[in-house]
Amino acid sequence: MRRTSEDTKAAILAAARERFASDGYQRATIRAIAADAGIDPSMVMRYYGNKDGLFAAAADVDLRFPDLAALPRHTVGEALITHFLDRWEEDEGMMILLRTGVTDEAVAERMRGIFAAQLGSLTARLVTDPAQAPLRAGLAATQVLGMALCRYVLRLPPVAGMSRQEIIDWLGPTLQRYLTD
Amino acid sequence: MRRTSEDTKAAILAAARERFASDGYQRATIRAIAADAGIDPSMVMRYYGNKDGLFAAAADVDLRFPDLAALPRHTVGEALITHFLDRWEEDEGMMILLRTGVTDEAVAERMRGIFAAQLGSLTARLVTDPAQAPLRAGLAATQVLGMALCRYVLRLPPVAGMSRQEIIDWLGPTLQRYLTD
DNA sequence: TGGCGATGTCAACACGTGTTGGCCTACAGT
DNA sequence: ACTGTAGGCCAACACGTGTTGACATCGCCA
Repeated sequence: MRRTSEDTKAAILAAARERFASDGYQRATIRAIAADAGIDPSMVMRYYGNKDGLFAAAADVDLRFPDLAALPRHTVGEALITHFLDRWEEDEGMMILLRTGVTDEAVAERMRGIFAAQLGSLTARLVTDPAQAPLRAGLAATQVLGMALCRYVLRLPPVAGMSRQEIIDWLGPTLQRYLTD
Repeated sequence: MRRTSEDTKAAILAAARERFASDGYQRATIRAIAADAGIDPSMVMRYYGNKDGLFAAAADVDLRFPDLAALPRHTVGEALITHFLDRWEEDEGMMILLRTGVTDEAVAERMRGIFAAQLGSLTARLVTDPAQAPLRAGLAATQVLGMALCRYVLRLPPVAGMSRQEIIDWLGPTLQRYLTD
């Protein structure tokens, strides 16, 4: 056989992630994804059931936060933004979530879950007053997602043009304050 | 005649703004908008030409920033976030821009223009080193748009649940630093 | 060699969309 | 009372979409 089914599945998934990331859910068509993967649209249905199934597979993303509580306390802000920038640039799933979560309530719900679980549990171990943990996690989320929005999605020139180090220097203290002050 | 054409135009526009704000561009259908306005879809075409024309009319939005340079210098951060929250809650156009700009490049370009012109010119009069004005405006945009994203679009529970005063108290200093430090 | 399952293609269906043109209806002016 | 016109409706078109089922092809195994 020319290709194993796993290869094709992977090719479809890769094409899907690219399309979903750049076009969002609605404008990413099964036909376009199949064309990118070099196969017939019906193969997508065979392997992923339907468009929703394909999207679910493409949007399976993990923030992969390290344990900030293990770091020197005064460096957590910097560590958080550094990790987040890394994560954003290596994983198209981030873009998919943001692009689609804004118009699709189901994806928004998923993002709420992800941020509550991952950022929330992380701040819980960091914050002195545990009752404040969700609030502080939320504040950090606004700054960190706002940066992603302006830099990677909207591409506002001054933000897109900032160097990685500039971002860390400016946002690090902000996050530090949100998390530990 | 029962209705003047201006009335109908206004009814269509109001329905369109609501739909575009809650559904984005693609999922807001002409048929749904027309149904909300209580008229036939073809009337929309008569008055606005096509869907793009209707959207252009619905997405005509102005940030209406006051002149922060006229305020006491140490209060500009607080003033900025206060004004932005007001603006967001009274004008559906904000939601329209954010919901659609994320997937539509033309709208993103429009947002770049709006923020560069309005936030940019505002900070230019505020900042000591004029070369830093765009950077500082961009930083402020990340925090302010990130808040809008998390509170009004994604509705992350801890952020959506914050009181107006809490937001001002937390984000005011951040914006103050971005703009004037 | 013959058959079988896996991989892939093709054409088509059903549906919702933006958009169009023709028709109707009720009021204002004469 | 008659007519013109502005406001409104209806049915339909052309198109792109997700999705389906029947058919083809290739390589392994008995």
